[in-house]
Amino acid sequence: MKKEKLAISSRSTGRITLSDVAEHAGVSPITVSRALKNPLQVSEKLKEKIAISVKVLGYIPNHAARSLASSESKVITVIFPSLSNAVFPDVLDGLHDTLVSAGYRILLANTHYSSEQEETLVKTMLEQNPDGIIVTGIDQTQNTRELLKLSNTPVVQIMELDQNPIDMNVGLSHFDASYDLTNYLYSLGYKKIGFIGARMDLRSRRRMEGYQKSVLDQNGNEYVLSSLKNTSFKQGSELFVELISKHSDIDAIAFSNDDLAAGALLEATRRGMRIPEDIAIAGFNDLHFSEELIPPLTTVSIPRYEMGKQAAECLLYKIANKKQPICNQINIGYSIVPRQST
Amino acid sequence: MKKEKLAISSRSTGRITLSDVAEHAGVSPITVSRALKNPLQVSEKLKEKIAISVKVLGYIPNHAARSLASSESKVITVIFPSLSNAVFPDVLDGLHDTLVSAGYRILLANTHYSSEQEETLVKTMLEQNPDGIIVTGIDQTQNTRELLKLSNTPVVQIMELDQNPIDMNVGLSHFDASYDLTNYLYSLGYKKIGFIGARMDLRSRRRMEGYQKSVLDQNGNEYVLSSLKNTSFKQGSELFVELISKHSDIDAIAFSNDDLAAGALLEATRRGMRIPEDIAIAGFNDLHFSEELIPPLTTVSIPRYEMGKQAAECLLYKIANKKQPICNQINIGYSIVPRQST
DNA sequence: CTGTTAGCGCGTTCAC
DNA sequence: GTGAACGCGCTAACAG
Repeated sequence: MKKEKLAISSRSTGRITLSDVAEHAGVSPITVSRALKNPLQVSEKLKEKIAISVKVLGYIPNHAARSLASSESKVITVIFPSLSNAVFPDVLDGLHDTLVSAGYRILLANTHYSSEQEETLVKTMLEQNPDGIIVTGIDQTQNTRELLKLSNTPVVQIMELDQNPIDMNVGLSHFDASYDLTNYLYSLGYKKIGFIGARMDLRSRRRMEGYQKSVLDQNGNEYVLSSLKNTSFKQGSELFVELISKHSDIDAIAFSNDDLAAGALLEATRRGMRIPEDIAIAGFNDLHFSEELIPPLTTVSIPRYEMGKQAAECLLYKIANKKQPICNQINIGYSIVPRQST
Repeated sequence: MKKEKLAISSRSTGRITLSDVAEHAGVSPITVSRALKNPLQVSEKLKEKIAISVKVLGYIPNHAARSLASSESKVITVIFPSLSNAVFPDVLDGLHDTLVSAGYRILLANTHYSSEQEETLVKTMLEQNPDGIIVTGIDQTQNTRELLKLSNTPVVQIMELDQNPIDMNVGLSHFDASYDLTNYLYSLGYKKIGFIGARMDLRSRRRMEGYQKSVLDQNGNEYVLSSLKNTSFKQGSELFVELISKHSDIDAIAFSNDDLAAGALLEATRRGMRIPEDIAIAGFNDLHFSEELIPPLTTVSIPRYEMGKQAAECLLYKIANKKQPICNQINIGYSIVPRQST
């Protein structure tokens, strides 16, 4: 076990390097490099020798050096507003599964729903020289958009559809989805339909606008209540109480999110209201629990895992084929899920 | 706008480098480096000049180069089993907030509850030369443990308490928590207490064992049902039906997770059973919705965000003070939350 | 407070 | 199929 023979350089980290492996195997460093990255270019004999040396020495490639020499980082940056919102973990799963099996790593950051934090994060993340970037939504600051464009890194905006994408875009129209849902409620015979939203990020606002458009189309009245707090069961229950005490004749409510809807549904039950006879309730996102509520919740389903997967695939395709992206924009769609709460 | 004057080297990536900034500002590269990293060592005059050049040229530091030269990556690797389980996003938030404000980035990976995948991921992640590593649980393979130890990187195992931690450890005893909860149920007068678990990772198993110990202490009978599927409302409802049809005289059930408990609670309600009169239900984790259920769910609360935060702080401390860690092991504790479902 | 020198570990380029 | 030389962009070490 000859070891500590180096210490010649004051800067050496002591970690086993490619050269150490090369020396051990009696070949040149570049051969080791090739054995690891382009095995076809190296003879079987040497590959075996090298494989043994790698094992014996416990060699671990240094990613920074590789990245510096090849200007490929094998890192994809993913920027989400938050993970508490159950929507994102599912999207992330889709991204993760696709990217990891293609040999990429995910650098994750949360903006906490702040465009300013997003800008800072994008700046920091760009230092990593990521091979690709995923950002959430389409309301990046002008600065962020420019940074991203100048960086020349493939970018996918997810969740929404951008009229003028930074680069690539995989999402759906939250306006249309909510418009359709509200129309569906009208078609069921409800007359006074309310809307309750929380957090009111751009996607929630679009959902509200879709609702408003539908109300307008039907010559109905708007009953809107929104809060800037995060969505939660509790928040849904509170807003629900507030809205029905103001407008006791409302017969249906669309919520910007299943969390809110579920909270309201439980609150209504607690108060002895019958659903949907006394009040109909609809959500958005089709979270895992929504089908299990009593009664099961009418909502809008969006293909979250699939969206992550497709976004990852777009990125991988563009990385591989520097030229044309396979997609500029993918509308991943949505579907209204009618259940017994309406 | 003098620009394209380089192109001397065939390998240049075209990105603005430190040297470009130095030249533009009329100083040496190292001064720019210092202006950015150790501003105190540089005079105000030069700092201003440099700041301007950075802006004008749109300089973005190259992280790989920095990391290679300084052997500091400013990257923390976080390895979770999954994010679908609502427990982890909260822990991740605690980690994220603490680490990002300290200038670190998070490289995230999911094992999908597989120790083999974990081993592969740890290997890959080690290539990044992370400044620290967070892993979930204590059931790493022997290989993983050795890799981690050899890497000489600060490691924190979270969620559970390890008798013999790899390095540092922030968690709690799931056995004790479940034992206490079951004792609490007995103290309420329930006689035939069942346990339902899903996924049955090590933490779920410990919870089951805590339950079993309590049953033994009370000379009671065990009524255990478990499945390897993931936890969900639906899974909870299914297992619940299975258990009560086998043992119709059970008067209380402890679940390994709030998701399962909530599903069962809803199923019981659907069947017209009164909770807790006909059947008492208790969960684990105190997820956000648990308090809002009808009736509110008795459960065990664990400080998830706090656990993430403390794990991050341990890591940061050890990174800063190469010697002694501030903590070897932190028991973050838990608390029984009595509500109306029992 | 500022600069010079050298090298972090690997992969590209070009030669054999 | 294999190797030598050099450079990727930055900072540690040591001047001055």
